[in-house]
Amino acid sequence: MLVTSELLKTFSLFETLDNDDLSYLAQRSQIERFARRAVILNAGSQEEQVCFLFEGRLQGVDFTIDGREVGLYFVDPGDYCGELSVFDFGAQPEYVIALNSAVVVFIPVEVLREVATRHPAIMTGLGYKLAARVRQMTLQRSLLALPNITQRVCCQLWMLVPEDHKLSQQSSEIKNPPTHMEIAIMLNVSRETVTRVFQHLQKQHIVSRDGTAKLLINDLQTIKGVAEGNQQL
Amino acid sequence: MLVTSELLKTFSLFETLDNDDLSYLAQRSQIERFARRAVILNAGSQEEQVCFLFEGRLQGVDFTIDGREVGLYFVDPGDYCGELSVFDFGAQPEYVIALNSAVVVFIPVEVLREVATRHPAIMTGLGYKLAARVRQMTLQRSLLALPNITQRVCCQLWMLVPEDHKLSQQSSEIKNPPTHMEIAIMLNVSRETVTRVFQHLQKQHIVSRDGTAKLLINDLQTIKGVAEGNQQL
DNA sequence: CGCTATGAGTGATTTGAATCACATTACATA
DNA sequence: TATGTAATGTGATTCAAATCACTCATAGCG
Repeated sequence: MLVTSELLKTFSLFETLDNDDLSYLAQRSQIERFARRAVILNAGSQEEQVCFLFEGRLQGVDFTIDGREVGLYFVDPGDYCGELSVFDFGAQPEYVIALNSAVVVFIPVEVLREVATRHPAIMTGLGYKLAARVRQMTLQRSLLALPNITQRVCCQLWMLVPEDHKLSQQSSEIKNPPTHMEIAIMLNVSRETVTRVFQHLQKQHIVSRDGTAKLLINDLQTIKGVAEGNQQL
Repeated sequence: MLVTSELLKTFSLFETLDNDDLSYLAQRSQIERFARRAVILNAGSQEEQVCFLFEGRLQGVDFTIDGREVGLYFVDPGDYCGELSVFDFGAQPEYVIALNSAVVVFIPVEVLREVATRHPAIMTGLGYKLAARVRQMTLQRSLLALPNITQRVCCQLWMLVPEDHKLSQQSSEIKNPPTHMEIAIMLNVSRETVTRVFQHLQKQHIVSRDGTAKLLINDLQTIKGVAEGNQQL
């Protein structure tokens, strides 16, 4: 499949680029579909590619010395990952895995770096993203210090709710929700514990399942309340 | 106290700057001494200053919604913090606190940004640092997933050992070591648990105290071995 | 020099999540 | 539609760290 300028234009990082540069990038990029569970970026290797997500959901994961899985972040469509090497020429520190069938665009890091050199706005955008990543990791780290596991799960759910639903909506849904295991490794808890929390939330009709691909949040306010510690369950 | 070009030159970020730029920076900077426990950067506020550490040790800390302290990172002399706003103009996400009497140089963020615009090497250096920060946070996150607390503490100790002692030396020391509490919040464990691990390490003469300001690591290899999971205690 | 505060050390007790060991359900596809 | 696999659900048990409630040590300071 071919990468088109139009496709690249859907990524906000490139919204300031003119058509020449877009097609320059497009010609040097590659689009690929990955199956659920596929490894998209490998830890430790010089990946030399930045990965732009068009469809699906990815998860950055690491492993402890003793082989335990660690969830680092989720990647949603429109976002990208593997951009560290643009800045420090280093190896990819963590694995990135497709949580479900995903379509990604790979842009070679030296091409991106070159375009960024010509366009300060791109460099600024990459810097902005990196800063956002640090902020996001800081937030996720604070989450892990919460002694109450239900609160931790609700925080994570809240973070998965689309931004435009967080205000004003009283219900929402999470498309392609992570499995209990995938949530568990983000929160440093066991898979069973996540299941038990979900049981609890479902019994109180705060959330409900709609097949595998959708998680309905029936009571956004309660999720928010618990996440912020203003409410117990 | 006055900031001199010579002082700024000690920071590797500025090693490529000529004297004119150094004194330009120096004139607009401020040097300050802080007592132990002093707050150097405030969370939530537009600090508008990047903080370069000359002497002492700092800790980035955050708080959970329920007021629990969270340790994010340590800052050693020659390093700096509060640089996120250079990239995204946002507020400082976490507190930075002096763990002991510390001397820091404050450079206003707009001055640094301006100099970085003129000198790509500075911008590159800042990007490099940000990338390093992400890598460091990823590592610290993996640490938290270790089920064995002794291993977690040894990992943290290992990270505090000066780089040039990690190879070839069989013993080392950590100057101005963090208190048990400060280590505890980095590792998501209670202060008492850290104390008990230290008791254990001291009984086996793997580490020992030399006053408040120095922690001797008598057996670096064991610390490394436990940290990497090749050795139990 | 004693006073105070902070950090460190320690035992007893509680607790809540991990682990284990399954059963059940849902889904993909042969 | 049957079959295999991944995901979820659940109870029983274990266990290790949190918590509590202290004491002790040390440093800084008036």
